[in-house]
Amino acid sequence: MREISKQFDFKEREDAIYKLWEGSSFFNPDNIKSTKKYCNVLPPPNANGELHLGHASGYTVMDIFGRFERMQGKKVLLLPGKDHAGIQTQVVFERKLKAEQGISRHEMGREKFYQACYDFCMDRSQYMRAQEKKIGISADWSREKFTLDPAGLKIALETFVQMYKDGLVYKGHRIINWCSRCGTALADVEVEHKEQAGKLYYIKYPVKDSKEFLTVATTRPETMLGDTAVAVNPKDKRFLSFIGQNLILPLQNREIPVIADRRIDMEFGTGAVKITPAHDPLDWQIGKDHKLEEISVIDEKAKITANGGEYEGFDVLGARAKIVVDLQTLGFLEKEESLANNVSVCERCKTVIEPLISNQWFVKVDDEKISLKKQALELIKSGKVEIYPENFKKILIQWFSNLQDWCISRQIWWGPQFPVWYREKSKVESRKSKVNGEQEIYVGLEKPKGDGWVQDENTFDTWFSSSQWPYSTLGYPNGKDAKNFYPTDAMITGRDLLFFWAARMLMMGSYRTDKTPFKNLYFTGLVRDKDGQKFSKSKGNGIDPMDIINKFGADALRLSLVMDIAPGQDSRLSEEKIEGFRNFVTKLWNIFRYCTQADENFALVEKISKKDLKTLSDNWIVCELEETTRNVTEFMKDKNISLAQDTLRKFTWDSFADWYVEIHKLEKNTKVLGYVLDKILKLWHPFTPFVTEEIYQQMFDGRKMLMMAQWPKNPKKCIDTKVQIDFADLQELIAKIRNIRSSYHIDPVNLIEGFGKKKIEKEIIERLARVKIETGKGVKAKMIQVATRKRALQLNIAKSIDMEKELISIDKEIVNLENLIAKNEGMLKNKNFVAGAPKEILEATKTRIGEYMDKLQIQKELKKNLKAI
RNA sequence: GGGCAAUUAGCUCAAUGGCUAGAGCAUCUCGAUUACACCGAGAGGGUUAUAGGUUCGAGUCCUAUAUUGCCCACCA
Repeated sequence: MREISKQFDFKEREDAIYKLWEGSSFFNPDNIKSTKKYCNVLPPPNANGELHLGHASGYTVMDIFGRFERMQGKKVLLLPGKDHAGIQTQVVFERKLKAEQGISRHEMGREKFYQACYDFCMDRSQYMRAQEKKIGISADWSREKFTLDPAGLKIALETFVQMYKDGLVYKGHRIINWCSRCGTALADVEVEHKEQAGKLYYIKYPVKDSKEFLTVATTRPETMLGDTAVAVNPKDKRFLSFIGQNLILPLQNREIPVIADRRIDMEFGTGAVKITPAHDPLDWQIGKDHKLEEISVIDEKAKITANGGEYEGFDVLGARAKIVVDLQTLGFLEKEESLANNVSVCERCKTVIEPLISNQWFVKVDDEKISLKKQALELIKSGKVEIYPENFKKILIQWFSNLQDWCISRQIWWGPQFPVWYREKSKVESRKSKVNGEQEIYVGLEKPKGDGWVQDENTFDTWFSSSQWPYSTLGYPNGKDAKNFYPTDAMITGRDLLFFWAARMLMMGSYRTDKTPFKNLYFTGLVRDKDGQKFSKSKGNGIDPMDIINKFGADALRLSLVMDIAPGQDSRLSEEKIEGFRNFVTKLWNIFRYCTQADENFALVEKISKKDLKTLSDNWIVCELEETTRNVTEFMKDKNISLAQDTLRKFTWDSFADWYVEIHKLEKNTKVLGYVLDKILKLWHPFTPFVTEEIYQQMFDGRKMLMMAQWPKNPKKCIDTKVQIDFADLQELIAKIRNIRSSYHIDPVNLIEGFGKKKIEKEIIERLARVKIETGKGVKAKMIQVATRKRALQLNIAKSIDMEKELISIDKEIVNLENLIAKNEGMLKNKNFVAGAPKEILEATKTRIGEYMDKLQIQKELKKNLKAI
């Protein structure tokens, strides 16, 4: 007999098992013979750090579905990759440069910086790849991609060129979000809003040729340097006489008009708003509509420009302080009020955003001819993409409906440059080139022929390329993978990337390929700590998934990340929880250990026939197995991992380990044991691939691989209700005896002698309830009766019975049953119920009443007998 | 300001409109039993946030309310 340790030695075995899978080459779908396919292009993590629990959680879900589909006999492609993650990587790498070499990127120079950043990403990718393997993900590493790989990048840039031709991208002088630290424009979605205690300043603007003032309220007095109007609501009676008059802008001594605009809130501040078109998004809109001048007074370093007169060179906060003092000195400051207001900050570095006017590239999301947002909405509304959880549909629909043009140009160095070239108009003219003001512009993948062309220095928003990930990785349109696997089957991503990524993949996929990029869109929630806090480095509450794997094993980690969890809902993770799942893995291991020790001929059994089922227990466990298989398969198809696992766990631990295995010690039907374990291993494999594969390897001495085994067939007609009811009756009897044992504190040495009726599973009851049964008849003194619908015993317990206690408990049960019967009979008396309820429910109700009646009868008899003693 | 969720046992969470609302952890009691003490047996613990409604039937659907969390937004 082989020696098997008491626990699965995951530390020793996980890497070896992974190598076995990898070496089998079945991660690569080309090596699987099948006509059915499943493809999940995995979301690329940012290649600038390490894996965190969020990644681990997503990967676990992806791998569970991937393995499930592979066991359905499909060619499964899980395509891994990494994202260059533009701004984030640049921020991380700049910090690293500063810390390690004490230099800035400017000191390094653009080209050198780019190369160093690239090397850094490659290094991190390698590290992260090793971590991904630790989690057990069955991805095809031979196809691994990086967003800057030339082939994929070419596809992404082609899309840009095509969009340019279609008029869906344009370069425009518009107000954008500017991060002065990163030195780049940002998309709206990359801006975070934080509530902050601020001040509202009331400033008096004198009316020209008058002694009157118009008071405006602002949180940013420094922007007044660029004011070109004051606006009031046309319905606001207080200001009717001011409209059309001119004001003298304090400090700048410029004349500015009072204009009327519906968008002004009469309730807020004084009802009069200073308009700074160059530094506020709404003001910019109003400025456009009223054809106001745009005066930039804040530059890209967040300093006051020459337009700011004597304040030139001050930073924003410095200028604000000085302006407030100056206004006060000159008597223009009416008052200050405290105010909680929203401050916009850079999503990546948390620097305050300066809205300013800049020349940037934009994606037109709602063009008349080709509306990207309408196309995406169509995918969602038509159900071409199924969304899990379903309510995220609503969120997406609402977001798309309000979507503004998307700024895609960044002034950072790390990322692909725009495929756009300019040259002075005076030089040679080309037919292909469009003339744009003083410059010629050429948009195309290659630098045009001729001299003097200079490439646009802008780099792409990282989401521009990653939003094309599902097809750029597959070599769209002509690549073999694109033809085989596109549209992909699944996209599984964190709900925090809903807008950044998921929404944009729908837009870009629909535009470029005319298809949905994926048929199913599944969101995971955030993993939080046991107190519900977000994991973060600054809080120091981070859990490294690798530490967990070392301590509890990858299977335990996987279970703890997906069990008891609903899609899109945040979840909490604690060590205690993981420990619980580690215990389950040990349980699974020990079931295997028992099997091999119980019978030296033990083997996993693929199929059995009815003849092999000898006893009630055999029939019952196979019945349960079939029901479990059917339910688990259905749950998996519904993408309900949590319920699938819950169902499986109940079957494995409660039904199989606690009942069937115990009974097997007596009945020894090893064939059934081998049959059920075989199925348990297969059903668990997607969730806990390591331990199940290890058991399978040991059972087959390496001749077969569980990863490639067939998922157990979903039986059509699988439930034998009679068997299930009968076994449940036996369980009930045993439970009742156990209950008595517990309440009378009967020592296990002091077995209860029971006098049983015939046809009772004597040995099973003796073993599981720890009683000694003598078949006989007659009720003796001190006897207590236990009975179920089908079985009855009299127990001759050593201690005297607490009559009162027994009677109370029986009476309680009688009342309970009577209530239930009354309730169910009430239902049957209700004409509406009889007319309205489906047949099965009606039948079930009737059956239930019968059961309750039987039980009631038993209780009444017990009571009678008890009193007779 | 708008939207989305959540609210179920001490804690973390399940539950297809239909069986006496279930698990795990924690608590209490018992147990060295020829797989597992990372185990087994038993027990206690619930007005499913509140108030209405729809329905033969509601934890589940609808409407309010409360609390919490998240997202979006141009309150200067």
